Amino acid sequence: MGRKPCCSKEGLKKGAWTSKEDMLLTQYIKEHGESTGWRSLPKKAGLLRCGKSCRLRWVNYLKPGLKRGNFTPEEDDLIVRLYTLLGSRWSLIAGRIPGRTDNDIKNYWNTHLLKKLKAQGNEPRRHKSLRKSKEKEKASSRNNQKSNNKIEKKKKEGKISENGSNTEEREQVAKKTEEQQRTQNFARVISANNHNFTGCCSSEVGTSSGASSSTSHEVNVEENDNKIGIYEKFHEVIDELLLNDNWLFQPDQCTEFNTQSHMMLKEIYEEYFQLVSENSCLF
DNA sequence: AACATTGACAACCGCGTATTA
DNA sequence: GTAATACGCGGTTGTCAATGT
Repeated sequence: MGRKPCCSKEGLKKGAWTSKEDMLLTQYIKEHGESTGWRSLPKKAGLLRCGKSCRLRWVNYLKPGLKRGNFTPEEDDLIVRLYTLLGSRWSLIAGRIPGRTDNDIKNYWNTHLLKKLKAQGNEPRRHKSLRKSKEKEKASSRNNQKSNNKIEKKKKEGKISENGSNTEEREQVAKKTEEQQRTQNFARVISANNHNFTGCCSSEVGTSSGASSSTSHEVNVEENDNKIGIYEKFHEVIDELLLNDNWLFQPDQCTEFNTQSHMMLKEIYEEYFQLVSENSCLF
């Protein structure tokens, strides 16, 4: 299926925004809110811009409460750790850092942090391609959908009850419970480790050259293939968890640092350190 | 002073997904 | 169920100021 452009490009302005345009956009959104639909907004606000462009300008520049520049060392550290965990999921990372936008963090990463880390010999691990991950996710989603459709069909046909008394449905529930149990066990295991978290980024630990003196789990991963395997496996598990559900991050509920999620992040890293140092694979 | 290069960041583009008709 | 539409995201490009030659 072909796709139409988001808006007609005819006669629309591109490039840098003027202060007058900023004022018009800000004024309109202050009066009507953000939820009136970006597509129709430019016309209503008297702007010769594409709706997408308006959204971007508002979200990344005009929205109240945004911080500009001057990233603190704490923010640097958090960005590095989140990148190591999540890869280039900038919106997810931005969701964990109040006042920062995905674009802002992405630019800062590309122009400052990456160079800084490379200079220190701490270039972070490259993540799986987001596209590949999404394809996998899509396949999984299709399977789930098929499965759900089957159940719905049977329910409609009266072959199974709404409360799950049918064997097939019970199996489904049992399977789901088992998955939940695994996730809970995983969380329990990492909660059981109560090391001091020093705030160093994992890439410092994950490479031989950049070991930080601040961590109590300094391990040379490159010296041991098995450890590398654990390292990769660990990240695969994290990737899977992040793709499968939102148990770790809930950006919508996060206006400040979400302590619980932050603790979870910390705990995951502690588990990783433990795995590498013990040289045993639990997954 | 003139030109080239680099750095920083704003903005654009194309794609995937969610929603609506 | 399907097509059309709108939105949001990540990757990339464009622009301009600062710096170097």
